[in-house]
Amino acid sequence: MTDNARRRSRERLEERERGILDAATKLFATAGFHATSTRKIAAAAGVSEGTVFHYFGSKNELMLGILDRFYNEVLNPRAAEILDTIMDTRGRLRALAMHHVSSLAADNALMMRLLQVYVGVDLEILGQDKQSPLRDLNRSYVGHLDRAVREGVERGDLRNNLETRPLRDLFFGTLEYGLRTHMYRHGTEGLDAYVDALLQPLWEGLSNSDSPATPTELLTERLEKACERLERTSERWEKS
Amino acid sequence: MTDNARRRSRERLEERERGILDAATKLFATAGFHATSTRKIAAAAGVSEGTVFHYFGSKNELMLGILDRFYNEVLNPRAAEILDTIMDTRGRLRALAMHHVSSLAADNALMMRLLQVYVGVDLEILGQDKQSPLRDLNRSYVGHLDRAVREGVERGDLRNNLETRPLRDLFFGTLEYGLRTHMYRHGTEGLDAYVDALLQPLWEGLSNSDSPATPTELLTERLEKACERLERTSERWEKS
Amino acid sequence: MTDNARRRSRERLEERERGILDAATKLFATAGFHATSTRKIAAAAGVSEGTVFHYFGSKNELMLGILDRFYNEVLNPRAAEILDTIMDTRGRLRALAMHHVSSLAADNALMMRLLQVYVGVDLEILGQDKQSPLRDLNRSYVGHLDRAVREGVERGDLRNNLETRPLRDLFFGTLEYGLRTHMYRHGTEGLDAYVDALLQPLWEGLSNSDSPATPTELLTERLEKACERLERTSERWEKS
Amino acid sequence: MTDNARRRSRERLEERERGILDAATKLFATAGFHATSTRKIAAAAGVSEGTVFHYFGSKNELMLGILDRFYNEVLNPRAAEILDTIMDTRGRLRALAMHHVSSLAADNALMMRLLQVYVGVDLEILGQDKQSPLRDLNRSYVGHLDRAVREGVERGDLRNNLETRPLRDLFFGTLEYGLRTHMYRHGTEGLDAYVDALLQPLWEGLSNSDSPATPTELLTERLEKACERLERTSERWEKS
DNA sequence: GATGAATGAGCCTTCATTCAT
DNA sequence: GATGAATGAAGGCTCATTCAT
Repeated sequence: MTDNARRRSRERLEERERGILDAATKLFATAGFHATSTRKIAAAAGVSEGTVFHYFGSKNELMLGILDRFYNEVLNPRAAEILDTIMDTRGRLRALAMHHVSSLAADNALMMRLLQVYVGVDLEILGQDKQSPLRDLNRSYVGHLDRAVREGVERGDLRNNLETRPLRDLFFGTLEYGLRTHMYRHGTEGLDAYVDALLQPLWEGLSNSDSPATPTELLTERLEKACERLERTSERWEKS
Repeated sequence: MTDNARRRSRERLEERERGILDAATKLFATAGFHATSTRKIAAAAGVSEGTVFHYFGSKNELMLGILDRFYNEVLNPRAAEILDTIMDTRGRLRALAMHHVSSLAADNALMMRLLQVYVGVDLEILGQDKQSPLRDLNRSYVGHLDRAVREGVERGDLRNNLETRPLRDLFFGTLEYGLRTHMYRHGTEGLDAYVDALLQPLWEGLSNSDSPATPTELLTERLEKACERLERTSERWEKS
Repeated sequence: MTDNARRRSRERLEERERGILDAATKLFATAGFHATSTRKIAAAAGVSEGTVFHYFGSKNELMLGILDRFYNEVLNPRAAEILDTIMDTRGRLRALAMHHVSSLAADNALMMRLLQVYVGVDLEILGQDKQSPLRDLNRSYVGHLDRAVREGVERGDLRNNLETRPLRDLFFGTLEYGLRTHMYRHGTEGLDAYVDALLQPLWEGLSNSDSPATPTELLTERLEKACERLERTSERWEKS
Repeated sequence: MTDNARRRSRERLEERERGILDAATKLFATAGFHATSTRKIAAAAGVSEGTVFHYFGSKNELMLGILDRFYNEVLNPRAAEILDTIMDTRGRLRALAMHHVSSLAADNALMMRLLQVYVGVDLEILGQDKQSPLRDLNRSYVGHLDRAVREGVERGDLRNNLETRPLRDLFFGTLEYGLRTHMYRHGTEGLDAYVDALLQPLWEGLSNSDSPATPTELLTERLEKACERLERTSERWEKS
């Protein structure tokens, strides 16, 4: 077998694997995990049922494969990129949020259900004590938020009494719940604006009002000083 | 049939219905909806399989029955009571949060999964016409939060730029996500304290900063007074 | 439900169970356990596949059901009867052998394979350490041979140095192996005569040669009589 | 290709074939024919699945290959050797029995199951035309016993009324059944002694009691003669 | 009203076998 | 010759639901 042939062969394999993952993702997202039979997945991917099991030993592993790809190819890379290119804490959180929501909303607009349902239910039961590969993936992804927060606190952008865990829940809980309710009503229409509406009060709760960084703060400072001068002036005047 | 007999008969029916609901709730909560067969439910309830279908028509309706009871007998009554007895906005939110979380956590500590999974997945598909009775139940329950917020704004406890919908997501999204992650790690242990940890930053983001607690507020006050004096002075000068 | 109806109902159930067992027995015997699908069994029994599993939780238990019935309704009762009505040891062994062989040979002439294969293979693996119900059945059945031998020894019909276990192997091993080879060649034709041909040398090896049937026995008789005469003669002489 | 290269190539092929046979034998013996997939065999042999089929065409033929090798390399050669080196009939039977039993018991101590199951079940069905190569192998192997018996009869060691076929069943049936029951209880422990315990009564049933070999016989003869003399004497006396 | 036997479609998975490389 | 990806039929089994009793 020539190198060329081998490469082509490998490409075909990967293409097939991708095809199965795509089909399964779409079907799981559309109809749910339990309502999607392996037969349907095979048919949708244009392969035989046996092939599905050839690539992913079981329906469960197929699901894990989907999530794995999702984390490794979508969630994590962009999250890392965001932290590398944006330094402003507020901007970082906003970008992370947008990324998270839009990623979940892609893929038939319901990829998110996957996580909710599958992770929430089946894995939590089946892999209760063992450290499933999913936990690692999730941990690394969540780490990006943790880092943004940590650095935000260091810079004085965020309050310094924020605990990591509640913060994650605040952030992801709000976003995913909000994504669900919004999409239930309007689909992806106006999703970005809605995320901003969610982030606004969140930011208020997290940001450090002592920080001079924001325009309001700077303005306040100037006002403060101006005020002091005014007060002194007016006092002098009154006395005179 | 005497009235007595009729009453006793009705009571027996209701007792049976309750028994089935109890069994199903526990099983669904423990093993999940799909992993619980109607046979198991019947066995756990001490009735025949046919009887389950006599009372609930289908497994789906049985699930709806569970949720219906949950809203009507657990969630809603206590929420209403909270609003009736607590007037303080902060206290109200806290009580609603505690109530929500502990209700979900009860029933084998996993009733919550029910909602997440079933509502999130199957009903959203089956009842896509958006007319499911569940929507009404949910709307009425969410209404309690809405009311607490509305009145909080009216009293000046909360910012007046808060929109209803994002706020719901902020509140319930954070709580349910937090409940899930917390219970995954520690079960119900320390759940109350954790809810407080979640609420703290949330409150910061929602409450009205007119309160004299924050520096900005104090400054504003001073500015306001300075302004008044300046205005008075300038008026005097103009007159002179 | 009247008593009559209940009885009729029970009868129908038992008839169905019997029907499934019959169909499965015939198919297993004809094609072997692994080559017979539960679908085929259901079809042959005229019921749905689900019904088969309704009665016998699994294919394995169905097999156990067959064997159980075989032991309880065929093998054991007649074996007990044989020991109750025949006292002669040789006759007992012959009757037990005939009964064993013809029972195995009935039921599509291959019921025996069932035991060989299924017991020999699957149960020995699956139920290796647990005392399967099958072991009890088999023990009770084998007990009949044990009793015939024990009593045969007590009466002096059999050698008194016979151990139980090797004897069982000698008896059942020979019969089943012989049954198999004979049926492979001639079917059930001349089976009885063949069993006799098997028993003949077996009996030689087991029976007590003191018995008057054998030359030694005859000799002994003669010796005894001769002795008596000698004794009488010698007595006479002593008196004279 | 040089002769050397060709030879080496052939050796490699044979080594491969042997490897597959070894792996399959062990797996079949351990887990049974049906529970062993060709995939497992290939993996255990360190070759690809396709290769297995290259060498053996089908799983069935692979099994035949195992049995063929077993007869040709294990059973037959040693049986022939036994008859060539041992002349004493009793010793021959004992050696053949030991050889048979220990051969079956080798190979993970369960090779025997192979025969029982596979031969008993599937081949009898698949090769119903009675032309399977297995029959020839088996016939030639059984021939060794036949020869030992024939010559035993000629020498007067065995009764002369023994038929060939029942005798085979007596011999192999007892041994295999006994092997199975013994191994079920004690594994290979004490197997030799048990075979002796099986052979003892068997021998009694087969050996020629006319043979002057045993003490009892000798004594009986003397007694017989003594008896005759006594009888004659006593008769004479009575007449006188 | 209550029962539970009966259903049969459908599920996930396995497997011997084929064939292009 | 050797590979192993691909196949698809078949397997045992489950389950919500129906209906005669």
